[in-house]
Amino acid sequence: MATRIVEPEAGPRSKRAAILAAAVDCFGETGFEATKWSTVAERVGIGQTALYHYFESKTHCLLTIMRLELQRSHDKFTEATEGVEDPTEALRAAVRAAYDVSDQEVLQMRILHNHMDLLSGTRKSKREEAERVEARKLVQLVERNWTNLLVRGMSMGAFPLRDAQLLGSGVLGLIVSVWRWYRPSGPTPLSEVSELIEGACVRMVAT
Amino acid sequence: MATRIVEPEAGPRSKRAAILAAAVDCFGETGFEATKWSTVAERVGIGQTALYHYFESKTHCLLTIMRLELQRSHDKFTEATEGVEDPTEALRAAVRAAYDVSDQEVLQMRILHNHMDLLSGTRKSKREEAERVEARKLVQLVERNWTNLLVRGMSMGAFPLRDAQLLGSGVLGLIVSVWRWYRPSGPTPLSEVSELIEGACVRMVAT
DNA sequence: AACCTGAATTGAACTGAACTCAGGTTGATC
DNA sequence: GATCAACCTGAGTTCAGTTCAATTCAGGTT
Repeated sequence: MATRIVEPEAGPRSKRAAILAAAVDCFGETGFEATKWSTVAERVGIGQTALYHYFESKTHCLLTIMRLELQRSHDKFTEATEGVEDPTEALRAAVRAAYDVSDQEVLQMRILHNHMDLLSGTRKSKREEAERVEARKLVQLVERNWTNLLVRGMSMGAFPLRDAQLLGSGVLGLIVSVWRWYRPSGPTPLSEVSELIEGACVRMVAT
Repeated sequence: MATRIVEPEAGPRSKRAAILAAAVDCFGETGFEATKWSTVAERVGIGQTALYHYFESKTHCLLTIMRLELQRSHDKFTEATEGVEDPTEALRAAVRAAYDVSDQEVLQMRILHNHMDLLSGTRKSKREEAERVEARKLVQLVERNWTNLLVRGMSMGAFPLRDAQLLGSGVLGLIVSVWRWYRPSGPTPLSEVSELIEGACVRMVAT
């Protein structure tokens, strides 16, 4: 049912990965609107028009980055929580997993959450729309992950009963709000953020 | 010290307010990038170029909307909390105030938080940069409002001691994360959201 | 009433970045 | 070493945002 998009298998001299990496850097540092599509081409070392061999548009590239990051987040959540039966421990593990990211992934998170609104409206071109739909599915999956975690905790009596959906999006909102301001070069280390948010989440859902 | 920008005093036939209102509708519903500047002009009933009599650019208009919304938020916070000496009650009042908004203000919130990243980098044109700087100042003011509330609660023994700045941006992040998904036409009434988040915030900062 | 001023407006032209097109190059494979 | 798809390019198109010179309009002055 989770129809994962087939990644175009990379021909040996494909620059797709290099383009994605360069785009993540540019979009993450400078912002999507502010970075010229041609700058990404330059950084990869190809002409601007070559980009269109790999991506239908600048936006198609952005949506691809977003989908990949969502896939990663979802996988990480699953990996971190599976087999942890105590709900509170599962919640803690999920939060820690959310902040166990590389600098590159921080950028991807920033890009993702700065352009969530793109996922609302339908896109005109085929491949853009495919990525958008897939990304939306993943968003819902991630939301369900968190909601289910809370539902399980509530039914097991570990968390008091509340609107799990609403509380879930609250927890998720709290966690991702960090990507708005966090900078690897900033004064606050991510480990500190992780600890504080972990505690906050636990208190939020507990008594 | 808080150098509030002097609103250009409205000549009797100024369309500035009408443009702002139309822009909030368009930017809020369709998204800033997706709405054509000329559409805003149409909705107001003037030619596109007339817009430039009031705003230096499409972005200048956006930044103005953002600043106005920040000013409103700040005022509302102050009004809701001043004179409330019990920290928990002040926190509750602040959260309730944050969600005591009209449908128009929901749109403005959405616009504001979808384009926070604009406030990071400097702008080229004068008036855009003026709005940006002012908006940034207001963001810091709002953050300080929440941090101070927590600091006061901690020093009074109402909240356990924690990194107030980090926790403050957490609380704020949780509160504004709602504007990402909330729709007045949606299934969840804002009052319900307000209650759940109010409780969550209190638990987050308390024991 | 004739005149003046500045705010408000406009149509036509400009700009620049995203994108298209019609072909050319490369290199893995047979 | 011929083939063919993957890969790439320069020249040109498009289109939304923007500029500009010129015009209208409303309210006040003489």
